[in-house]
Amino acid sequence: MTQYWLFKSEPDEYGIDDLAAESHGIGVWDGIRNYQARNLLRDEVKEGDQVFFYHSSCKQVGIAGTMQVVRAGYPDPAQFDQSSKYFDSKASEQKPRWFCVDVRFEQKFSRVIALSELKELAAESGSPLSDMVLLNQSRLSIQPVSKPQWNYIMALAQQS
DNA sequence: GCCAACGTTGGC
DNA sequence: GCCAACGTTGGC
Repeated sequence: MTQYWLFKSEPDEYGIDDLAAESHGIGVWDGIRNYQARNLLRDEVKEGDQVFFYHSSCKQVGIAGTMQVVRAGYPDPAQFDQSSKYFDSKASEQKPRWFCVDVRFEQKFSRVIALSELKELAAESGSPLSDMVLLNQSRLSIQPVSKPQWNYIMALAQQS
């Protein structure tokens, strides 16, 4: 069963255009160093799942497009790489601490669905966005999206 | 650059 | 296990 997620990234570091420019549009979603997010990557995110690409800490904060998970959780190689800023001396190949997934670019929306717009829509009565994790636990960088939320936002992205 | 919210660390 | 201090995230 397909599940839905929202992954955050700072576009100055790695934005949706960077993913689209990768070979076959496939990139590694690594560098996640938060236990709650790690647990989701390790245990819950599955191949075939659909993901919103969210741009944080930038001019246009919001959802920029979609991607698909093409490889489920595996140990993040960066934790073993001494030259990486994501190196973790307490992690070992036998006992990896951090996990990553592979994703494939799917589509870039014709406009960024702004966080402010999502907040406004969430305030409407009966909105499927009212309990969206993004609006209630905003710091989590890997977060679940419900199917109604996914469909609602996809419909929003189709209108110009 | 500010600051609120929240996660992590470490002494006890 | 509590909690103060500190660090990070992320919107504005």
